[in-house]
Amino acid sequence: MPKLGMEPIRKAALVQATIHEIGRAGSLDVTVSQIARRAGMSTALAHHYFGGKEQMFLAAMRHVLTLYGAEVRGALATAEGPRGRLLAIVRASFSPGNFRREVVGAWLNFWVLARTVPEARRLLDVYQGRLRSNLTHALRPLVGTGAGERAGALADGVGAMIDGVYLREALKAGAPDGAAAVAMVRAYLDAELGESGA
Amino acid sequence: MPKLGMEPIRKAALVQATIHEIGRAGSLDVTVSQIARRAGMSTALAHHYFGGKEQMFLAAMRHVLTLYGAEVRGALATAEGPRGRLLAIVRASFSPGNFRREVVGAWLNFWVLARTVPEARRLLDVYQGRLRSNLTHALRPLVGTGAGERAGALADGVGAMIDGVYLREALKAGAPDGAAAVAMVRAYLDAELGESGA
DNA sequence: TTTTGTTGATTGACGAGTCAATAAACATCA
DNA sequence: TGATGTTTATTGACTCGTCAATCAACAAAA
Repeated sequence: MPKLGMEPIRKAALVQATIHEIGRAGSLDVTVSQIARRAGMSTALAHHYFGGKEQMFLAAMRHVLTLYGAEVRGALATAEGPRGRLLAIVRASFSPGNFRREVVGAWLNFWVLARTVPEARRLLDVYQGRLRSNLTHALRPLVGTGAGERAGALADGVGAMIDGVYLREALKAGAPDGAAAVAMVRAYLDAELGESGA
Repeated sequence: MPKLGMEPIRKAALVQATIHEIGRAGSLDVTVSQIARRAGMSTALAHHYFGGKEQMFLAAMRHVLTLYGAEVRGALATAEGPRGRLLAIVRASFSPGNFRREVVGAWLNFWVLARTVPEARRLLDVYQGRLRSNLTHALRPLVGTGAGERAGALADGVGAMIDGVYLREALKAGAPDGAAAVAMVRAYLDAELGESGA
């Protein structure tokens, strides 16, 4: 039954399965065999396409980051004004998709992994860099005409706040509340920028 | 050579060793045998005293939280005024001890664990509850005489900010900078409360 | 002689990664 | 067109290692 051109299909299936299994287990303690079974193939095939477990994890992380990046870009595209762009980034960060079990599991374990696996750290740096750049860009017109430093420093603050709020919302018992998360970051922004604008 | 009263000594050694090994591995992927070896005893003895691996982890987490709690309490004891107490809590949260490799490892993996192990979640709730209570208490005199809600909401914000800043500082390449972390939270507080007082 | 401390050896299970083998699609050329 | 060779897809079975947990046995203190 070997149809040709299976590679991308199988890889995609394995990425999906990896994310799903991480969410189910809550940790990276997931066997290749579990992943392969969920993706509907043998472990040997999984190894054939990815070469090893770690590379499956990394591909899964890359996928999560890609989705997130697309979400932010989409929200940014229709946002109006600097404040609108700021809000768009925050909203995208707390979208329902980011609070799905599997995605939360991916993020938490991603942080753990980033401490020891260089490629994971690289991915994390890319994510943080992009976020910082987006935030700085949106903030620049909003901070006083004073020092140029301020937008960057504020972006760091907002970035940390986003991570912190996400962490807490993701860990708390019960369903996560994206709107509350947005409100929390928004309050921070209002305090720092004054409440002019929408 | 069986001396009596070994139990507390061995347990303490195992807790230390567990924390250390988690830091070394960067994850919970640590074998009982590694822990036991570092603690200078056989795996069988480790099992004898703790019954299983998970219980060693939990004891280790409990220990980390105990140290942190003591640090906060100590800092609070000598703090002056509401603003001083606030700062004391923040400083304790970013003390050098909390940025040691092992402790960072413990926290990161603790968050992962809290999603699936009830006892870990309980511990996390205790930590967050205590932090919130401490912050609320220190904030109450500082927020306007208006609604009583505000101190609690602000405490949540500060709590999230602390977690977020800690996460980023812990994950970034290079040595973590506790002072910068404190400054970041302080800026948030200043924005929310106005900059009166020390 | 009962309790406490201690370990070497063992068990039973599981998991990552490899390999040899099979089968279908495709390519080439006589 | 048919024969032959090549690449891609796919798996079952296996290797080699590891690990948590248990047990039987020994030592010393009370």
